[in-house]
Amino acid sequence: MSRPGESSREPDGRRAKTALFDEFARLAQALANGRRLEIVDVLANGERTVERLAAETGLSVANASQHLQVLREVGLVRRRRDGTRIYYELRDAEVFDMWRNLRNVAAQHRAEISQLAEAYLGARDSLEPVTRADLLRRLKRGEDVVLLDVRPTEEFTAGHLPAAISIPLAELRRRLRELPRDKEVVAYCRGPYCAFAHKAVRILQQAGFHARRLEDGLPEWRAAGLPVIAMGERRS
Amino acid sequence: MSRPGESSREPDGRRAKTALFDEFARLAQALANGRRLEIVDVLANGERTVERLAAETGLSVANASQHLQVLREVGLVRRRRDGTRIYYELRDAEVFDMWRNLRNVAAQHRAEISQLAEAYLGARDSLEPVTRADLLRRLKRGEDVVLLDVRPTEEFTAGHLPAAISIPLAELRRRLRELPRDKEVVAYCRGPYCAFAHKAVRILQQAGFHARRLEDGLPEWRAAGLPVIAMGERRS
DNA sequence: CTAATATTCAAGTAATCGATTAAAGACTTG
DNA sequence: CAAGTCTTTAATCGATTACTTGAATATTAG
Repeated sequence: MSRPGESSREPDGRRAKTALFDEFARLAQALANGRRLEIVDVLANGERTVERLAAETGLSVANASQHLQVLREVGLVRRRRDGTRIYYELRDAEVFDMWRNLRNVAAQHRAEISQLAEAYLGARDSLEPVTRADLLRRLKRGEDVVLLDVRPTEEFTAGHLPAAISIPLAELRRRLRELPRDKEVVAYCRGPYCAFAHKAVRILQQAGFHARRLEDGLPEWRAAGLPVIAMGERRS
Repeated sequence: MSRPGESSREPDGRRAKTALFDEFARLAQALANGRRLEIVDVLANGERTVERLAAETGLSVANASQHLQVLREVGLVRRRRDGTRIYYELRDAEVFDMWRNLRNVAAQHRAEISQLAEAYLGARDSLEPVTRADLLRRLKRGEDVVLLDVRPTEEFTAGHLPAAISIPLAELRRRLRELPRDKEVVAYCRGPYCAFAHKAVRILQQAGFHARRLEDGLPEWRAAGLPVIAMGERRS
């Protein structure tokens, strides 16, 4: 039935199985690069043009584009054209799940990760972050909490937590007076490995505010099926 | 603050972020090999010795061992020693989730996968497979269904669906008389990319039985939190 | 046509990867 | 402790692949 040279049983089955699993491996291969994972992490917050993506990740435009092609070939991202720009976004929610899954497994089992995370995000939180469940409970009870979105304005516009106010991290220092000193301020950003909220909490605490960080960011909130508010998008 | 040669803002932050995401990428890298994914897929069904794993995947023992070290270094598997053998198993349920997530995303977005899956598992199912929900509904109603586990006996012993009977695929042809002809036979094995159940259904249908395949296997059943029956394990 | 944005190409460097073989380790048993 | 079983490690080879950069090319808008 199969070619005569093969000695083991099921030679064709073996070959077919190998090909199939190699194909699965191609998907993992596309994720097996730190720069591409950074791109995925940014895209989890919404679509981006190549240029912006390049700026946010510190890559050259050409380089970012190449990485995007790798992600696109395996179906992790898709794109749409708008005039001369091209916007990329994650293919669907499952792609984000996969990234979250990957980083959770990594964080749980690898000491290196927590060290590197600490090096990047700053010393271990002086205060425990607020969990999503916590926050929901407190909001429902009507407790005095101010939710602060410290991401760039565009991202806030594209989608934010209900009742959140927007002060991009870069403007935080000079807009401190907009925040109340008698309530707790809960800051959030793009996710657990985004530095914005960490930095914001440090600034606020130094300025004497009662501030904490939400344990993770907008993408996780959305993935949990919680409501997200978007304002009229897609500037001309 | 940071070294003088760096021109861009946040030079240390960049470096730290790069290191962090590179570390995440190492985990994906460990999954980016077809042979290692085959190993993960087998281990999802329970622990295995190196020798057995090698036999089941068609690798040399040394080669299998090397792949296992790669998986172990990133924390995807762990091992225990029993006398002269070493048993490997997946670190925890999240690892299996990740593998399932990976293969789902791959299957959804890549035409290559379905072609290769068909080449390996045989022509597209003549009958739709039975879903887990379907099966549960029918069992609850007390409908006449025979659940057939076609994996090797050891795996059945280590854990199987409630009320399932065990006939390893290799013995199926000569044990056909143990199966009833007036009930539907639902066969299952290690998962959606395991060929056993596909082959079993083909054998049974040819022999005139009313047979279908469960859409996925024991690991998915267990991951769904459904009950699994284990018989006194760990032979001396 | 020009400007703006994105992709592709070519090139170079480096690095990695995977399989095999043989030797070494670890443990058990007699 | 010597022999036997199972597993890991080291060395090697071949080949391939991966990533970045800079220049050239597409694509679209105006």
